[in-house]
Amino acid sequence: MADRGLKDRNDRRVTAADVAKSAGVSRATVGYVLNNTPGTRISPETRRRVLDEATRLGYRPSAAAQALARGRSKIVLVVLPDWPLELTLRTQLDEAARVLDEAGYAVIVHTDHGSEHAQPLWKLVEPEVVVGLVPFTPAQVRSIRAAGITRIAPNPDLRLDIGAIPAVVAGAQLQVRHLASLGHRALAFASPADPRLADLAAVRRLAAEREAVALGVEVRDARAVDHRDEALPSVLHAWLSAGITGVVAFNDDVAGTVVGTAVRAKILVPQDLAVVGHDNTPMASYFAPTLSSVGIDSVGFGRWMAQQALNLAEGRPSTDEFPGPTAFLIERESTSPAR
Amino acid sequence: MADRGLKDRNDRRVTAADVAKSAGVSRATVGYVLNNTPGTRISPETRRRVLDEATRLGYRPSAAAQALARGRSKIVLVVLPDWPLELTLRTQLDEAARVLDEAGYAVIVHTDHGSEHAQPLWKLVEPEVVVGLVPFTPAQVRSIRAAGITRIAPNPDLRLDIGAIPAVVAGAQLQVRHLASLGHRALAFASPADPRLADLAAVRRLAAEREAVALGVEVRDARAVDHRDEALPSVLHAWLSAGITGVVAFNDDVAGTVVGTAVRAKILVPQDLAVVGHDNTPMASYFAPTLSSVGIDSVGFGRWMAQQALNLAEGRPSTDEFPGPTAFLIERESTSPAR
DNA sequence: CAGTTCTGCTTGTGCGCGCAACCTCGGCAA
DNA sequence: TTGCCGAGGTTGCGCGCACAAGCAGAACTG
Repeated sequence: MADRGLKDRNDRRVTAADVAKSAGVSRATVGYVLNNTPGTRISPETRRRVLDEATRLGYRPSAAAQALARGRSKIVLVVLPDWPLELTLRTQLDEAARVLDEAGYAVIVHTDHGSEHAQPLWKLVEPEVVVGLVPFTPAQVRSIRAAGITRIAPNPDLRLDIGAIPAVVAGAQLQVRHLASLGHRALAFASPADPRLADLAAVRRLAAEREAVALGVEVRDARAVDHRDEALPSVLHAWLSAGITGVVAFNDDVAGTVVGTAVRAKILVPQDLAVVGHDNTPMASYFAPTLSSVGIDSVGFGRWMAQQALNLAEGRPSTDEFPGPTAFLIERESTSPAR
Repeated sequence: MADRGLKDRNDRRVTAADVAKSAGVSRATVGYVLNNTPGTRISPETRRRVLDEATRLGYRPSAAAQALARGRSKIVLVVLPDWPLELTLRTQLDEAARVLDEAGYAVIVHTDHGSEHAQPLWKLVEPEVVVGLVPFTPAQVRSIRAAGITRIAPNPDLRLDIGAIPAVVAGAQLQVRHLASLGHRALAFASPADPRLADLAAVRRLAAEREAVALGVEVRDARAVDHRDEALPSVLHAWLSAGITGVVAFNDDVAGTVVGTAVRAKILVPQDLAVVGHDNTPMASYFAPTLSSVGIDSVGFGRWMAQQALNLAEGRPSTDEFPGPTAFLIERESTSPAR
């Protein structure tokens, strides 16, 4: 009757054996009942007795023992790059977690800060699948493989280039296309100051430059902009002098920095300088002027990611293809046709 | 010599027994060497042989088996409320993870979305400690306890009120104090539209109202502001008509929404309406006008959180007190003395 | 030289569970 | 009566490790 029932009088945990003894059956029967093991035949009456006894005693299976005996853990580890978490990413993760959760997998999200003192997480939790939001570095792949995990996404054998992932670069292409279609011929690319984003920014920048070449426009400058940088106004003026009329911003935060600085420096947006952001954050729609931006179907990507993980976990064949580009441009006040 | 060495020819994992056999010692010796078990005396020569053999075979201990045998897992589970992750929170987590990592604990961060299909994470990974960034609900406490975890922070027995946590409400108090000290007598409280933040916003609002009473000023209105809401401009005008001259915003995002809308509606900020944000995001300093905001010492809080978790994990006594308020107000363009 | 202590190991057991293989017993056809 | 079958279980082993207890031999002790 003890309401706790959580612990034996000896402070030992309640095991399946305890339940078995208490229900007058064998340990195996308890396992069969509790796991609904297919291919076993247990009479309804026994089944009920076991279940009753289990709840009465407050039985809870040991995750460690289960993992050990089963050799699997029903965990999917999602590894994040060390980026400041944007809403887009967060939305994507939430959706992925939801889908995997429904399939009975627990999702552990983990940011790899590189310098781990403790064990890498994949050693500690023995996940069935490790999913990277960005392709793993060879060192990471080695470490994960060394932990005995073979199910890794994206497939490391493809030696995938991050610049080939639509979700990563489609936005930048769209940004350039948008400005080009408005008649802007000379552009600048604005990166964030946060060094953690430098690599990603470089990839997007490259994609933007490639797209510019394809469209016959020019990216005349690319640099990191920091809202704390006193020299930022002169950078903007230098852009104008260089004939630059459009700015491709890494994200809305950067776009806001540029636009905010411009407004303060009496540079007209979009008349003098058109700026397009990325991620379509809420801020883009309340900033003054409102910011044109690229929206990403993060829910869709999250779902796709979860599907990849599930395929891997259950040993199904999975396409190595990425879903089609599902980025779209939202035009607002910060961009207009070039004069 | 097999460079893989990861798997036996039979595809079985390499166990401590394999290493033992290969090194010509017993299984226990291998364990003692690899764990540096105190109180055991192994000759340097044997030690080296074991280590060599272990690396040669690519031995990796099974986390599940270790957890099972040891009865502990060296994992700290941090449970997040279901909030959109702000930079502040993220900074706090990163710091906490860093500290715990250094102590040899792996940190798993987990967002509790409520409707879990899979097992709650605390059942799946059997962490030693579960830390909530916000006090757990009774239901959560029950669930965690039911999973056999006794080390929980914040201490659930205190039945702690979230409104009593300095980190949560100190900012709101500071905001009110700031506006009051500038001579604003009638204020409005602006909450975010995201329903996930409703509870937290309510707590902050209450704290603001209490502080207002204490300072002899009045919070005349409190409502959620949504940047997609067409009626927002008229809300602001209504505020002005009601004599409201200062706005306490839940966070910088909300502050930006208010300020952006005001600017668009030809309401002067800060002359007609002073607005103070919360979190001191980068945006606050590039918005036009720049936003006064409350900064939180998130690194300090993260460190404190980690310390609490460590105390709990290692069974040390831990103070139930919170660290003193370490919020500070950054004054920028969006606030000025009342006329 | 018997007795004691210390060193450097080894053997054995238990952690809690999953699952293959095996048992028992009643029903039923030959 | 024997033989077979299927329902409803049970016994036993293995997962990989930690750790208590034991044990041989060397090194001291008196």
